[in-house]
Amino acid sequence: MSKQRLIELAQLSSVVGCGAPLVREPIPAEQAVVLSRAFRALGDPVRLRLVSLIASHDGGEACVCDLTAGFDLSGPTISHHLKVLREAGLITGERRGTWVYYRVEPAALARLSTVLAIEPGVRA
Amino acid sequence: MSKQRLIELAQLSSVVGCGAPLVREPIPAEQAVVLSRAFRALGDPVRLRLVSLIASHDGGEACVCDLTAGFDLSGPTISHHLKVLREAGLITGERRGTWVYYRVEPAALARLSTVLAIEPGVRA
DNA sequence: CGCCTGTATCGACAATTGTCGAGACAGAGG
DNA sequence: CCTCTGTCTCGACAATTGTCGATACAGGCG
Repeated sequence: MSKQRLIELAQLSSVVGCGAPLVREPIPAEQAVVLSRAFRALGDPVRLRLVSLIASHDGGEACVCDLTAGFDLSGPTISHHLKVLREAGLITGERRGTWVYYRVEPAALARLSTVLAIEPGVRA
Repeated sequence: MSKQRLIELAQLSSVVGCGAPLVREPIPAEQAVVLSRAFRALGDPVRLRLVSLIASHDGGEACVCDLTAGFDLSGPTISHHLKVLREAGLITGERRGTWVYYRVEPAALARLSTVLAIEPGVRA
């Protein structure tokens, strides 16, 4: 668990409190930096599928061996993408014995979902 | 209105129908490509702020002259970011006289928000 | 202990991206 | 018509990113 990841996690969660949708008011520049890091992490087809595979897997977690099977990519490349997602605060990894298991950070996904939400009523 | 943008818009709206959250089931590869293009467009602090500025502006639209003021970037650079957002299907631009006005595509934002939603409950 | 398997890191490379200045285009107004 | 202003396109550049093979690390098992 890298220090960098802890920083990212703290940053993402620090703005969970003021979770105004971006259609409500202009996002402050610092929040834009933190949020855009998470969106950029999702801005790759492989990483988006990785998050989906992990989140939808039985028990809410998946080991790397389950993930690499679905892609025509080398192990180091999958590992690299998992690292990007980790440092963006979107997933966490834990080693149990031989395998490493990943799960999503529900709060992070929820935060991003809220930011993009279109509130009903005010706008059309 | 470029042909490329029409393609992107069609792609994004084509998957609006099957808007399952990514925690529900693994995202098919083709959907991941389309969705990740939109997330990558949001994966830059400048573009995230641009979307927020446009969406939260009075009347739901903003002209480029309103947008450039908030950034320490050249005109061409802002124009480039707006083009990226346009081609991702997130905003649309319309020229009225001297100025070009941009507005967000609510359906596109809503689609992305749904994909990231955690709770399996019904959304409005 | 030594080996074998599963992940991660490192170093390198091509491809993509963010930024700018110069210049082109569109429309308003002389 | 010409000019001025607002926006976009083009070409160039440095920085970042996605990918790989080689290698290192971690843990189970002979």
